[in-house]
Amino acid sequence: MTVTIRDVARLAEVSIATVSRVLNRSKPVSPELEEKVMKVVDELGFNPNPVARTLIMKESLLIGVLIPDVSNTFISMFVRGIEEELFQNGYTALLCNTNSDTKIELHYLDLLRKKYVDGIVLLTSAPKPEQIQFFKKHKIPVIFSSHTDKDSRFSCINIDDYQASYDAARYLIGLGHRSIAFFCGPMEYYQTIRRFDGYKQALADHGVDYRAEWVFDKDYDIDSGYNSGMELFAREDRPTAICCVSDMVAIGAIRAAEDSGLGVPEDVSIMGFDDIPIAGASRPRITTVRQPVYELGTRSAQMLLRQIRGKEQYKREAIVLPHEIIERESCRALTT
Amino acid sequence: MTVTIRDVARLAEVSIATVSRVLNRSKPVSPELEEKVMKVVDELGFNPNPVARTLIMKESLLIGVLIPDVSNTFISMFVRGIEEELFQNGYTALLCNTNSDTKIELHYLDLLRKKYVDGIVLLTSAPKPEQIQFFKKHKIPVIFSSHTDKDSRFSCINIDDYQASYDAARYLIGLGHRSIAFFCGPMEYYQTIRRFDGYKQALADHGVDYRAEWVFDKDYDIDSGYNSGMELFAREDRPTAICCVSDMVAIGAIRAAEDSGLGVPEDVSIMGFDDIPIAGASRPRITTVRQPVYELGTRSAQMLLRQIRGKEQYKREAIVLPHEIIERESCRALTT
DNA sequence: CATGATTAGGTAAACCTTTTCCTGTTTCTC
DNA sequence: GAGAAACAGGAAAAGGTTTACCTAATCATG
Repeated sequence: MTVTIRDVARLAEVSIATVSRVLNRSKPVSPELEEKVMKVVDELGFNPNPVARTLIMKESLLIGVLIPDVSNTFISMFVRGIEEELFQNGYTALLCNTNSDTKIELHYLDLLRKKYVDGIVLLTSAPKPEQIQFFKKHKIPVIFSSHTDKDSRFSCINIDDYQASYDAARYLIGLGHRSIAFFCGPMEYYQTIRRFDGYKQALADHGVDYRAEWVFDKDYDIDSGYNSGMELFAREDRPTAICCVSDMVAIGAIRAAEDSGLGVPEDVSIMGFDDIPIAGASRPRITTVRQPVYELGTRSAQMLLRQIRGKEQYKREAIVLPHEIIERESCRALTT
Repeated sequence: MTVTIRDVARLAEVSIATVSRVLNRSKPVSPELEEKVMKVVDELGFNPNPVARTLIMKESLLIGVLIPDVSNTFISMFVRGIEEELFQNGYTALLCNTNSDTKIELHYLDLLRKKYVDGIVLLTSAPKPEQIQFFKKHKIPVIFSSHTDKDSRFSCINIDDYQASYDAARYLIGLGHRSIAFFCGPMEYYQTIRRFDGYKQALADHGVDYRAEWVFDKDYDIDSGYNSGMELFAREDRPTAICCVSDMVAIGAIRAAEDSGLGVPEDVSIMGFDDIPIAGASRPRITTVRQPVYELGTRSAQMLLRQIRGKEQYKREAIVLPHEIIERESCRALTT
């Protein structure tokens, strides 16, 4: 049925070793034999069985991609970046949605290892001891894409969440805002914490009061933004601006503002985060902190590939990609 | 380093065949030996190497997922549905972005086959002869999720694009609109054609004029909707409503309307398609045709799994999931 | 009690490669 | 021209499993 190296060897009247050598250029073969082999290879349309290859070489051309949830636009753009780069290099992505559940993450990690994936890109809510443990034990190349694990031995890539959030808050302060709420994600998330810290520091550095009752830690999606917004806008004492942890949250918050009879940015300025495509097309266009998410993906893959190819002499890399404030329409200057 | 079946056999003082039998229950083994084997398995934490297993059994617990582009929200939700179902059943998804490029599709198809994937979910812009050829040649279980290939032998799942588009147009007609534009995708896409046909038929059935200059075939994204909108709204002769081929196109079109000084739905009614989360949160909330996309994903996976397990006696299935018009704010009744 | 059927468990082939090790020939060097 | 070195190419092992095939023992049946 399927044509094997054996068939090629037989028809080309050489040993299977020679066929393998021709195909992999692993050892010189005389021009005559090489030609003979290649002719038969072409005729039969022979392709080495990658599974057999994996078994012996312990490399699968497979990369595990662990993410909380592809259906999140930000993440799916990230994945797209990874996949693009992998495809260019002959690798394929094994997609694993974890919901940031440690149990599932570990389950997948183990599965990936057994499938001999050549490397793993890990996007997780927080660095977890079990994961660190796993990668210390099994020397599988890995890129952490969620957090800068400063004292860790593993490579990582991300933006400076702290600074980005700091910049967002400072931007609002620069616009004259002195009462700024923060719609963030769950506090167990590393990113949430970093961004929260940046926000608080920006307030502190500029003499703006921090108010705990203006911090809402729900999730990164539209509904969370909406619910936080409805809750906040129902109060007498409202801030003039809101820093959101994602564009989706911002969209929900804007929606809530409208449903509460408030205009954006006239009555409240709302700041997003991520800069997903919708941010530039929604009404109002969302002022946001842009993350180079696609590039985050491609670069992750590049780093991982470097690590896989470099093997022993590969040195840990920690890359921080620049963020950028994109001024649009959802935030206005306060003219008091 | 890694513990193999050989190690287990040696420590349990049985043959490797017996170990395999205990683990796979492929042949009865006496209780004493079974216990002995299981004890060693637990002690060593032995896990059969799935690659070796794949090589011999020609099954990998891997499913290829071919899609145009994950970063499209609709698609990423679909993928999520698939992955969820696969995970429940111990399978993992191999993600392949094709950009609907036949070359890349074929490349991936061949790659997946060589990796012994147990099945493939195929989301493509149109059924292509090369694909049909491929699946006729290699008997790999497959679910076509893009089109109802009526006379084909392959299973498929989707909504009724024709009817859905028909219903959308009719809905607008029911609202009193008599001049309805159509913002669709490339005409090589099967879905585009189906929906275009539905739109035209609805017009015809209700005595509404069809105007070729009101059909814009660009793409499924925001920019396409925006560009089509800007082009259309610049004209003197404008329709009172637009049927869009996706919510993203609708968002772009709404944006264009605003940038052209037109209100939605006061001046133009704009209808979406898909009902992605953003549709219910944007301004105005988008009236749209809901596709049960997540379910499309889970059901695809279920069908595929059935096919994989059923093997020979599996019968082709063609499932059509219901669509639904979700009335929101972007379309208004015309009171003449 | 003898014969045939059933059963547990072992041996080794098979899956399809890559690569080590070996052999026989050619080339180089003094 | 002899010995060493270099080289091409083949045989076979290795990678880790499953399973076909075989053997020996147990069981049932007439």
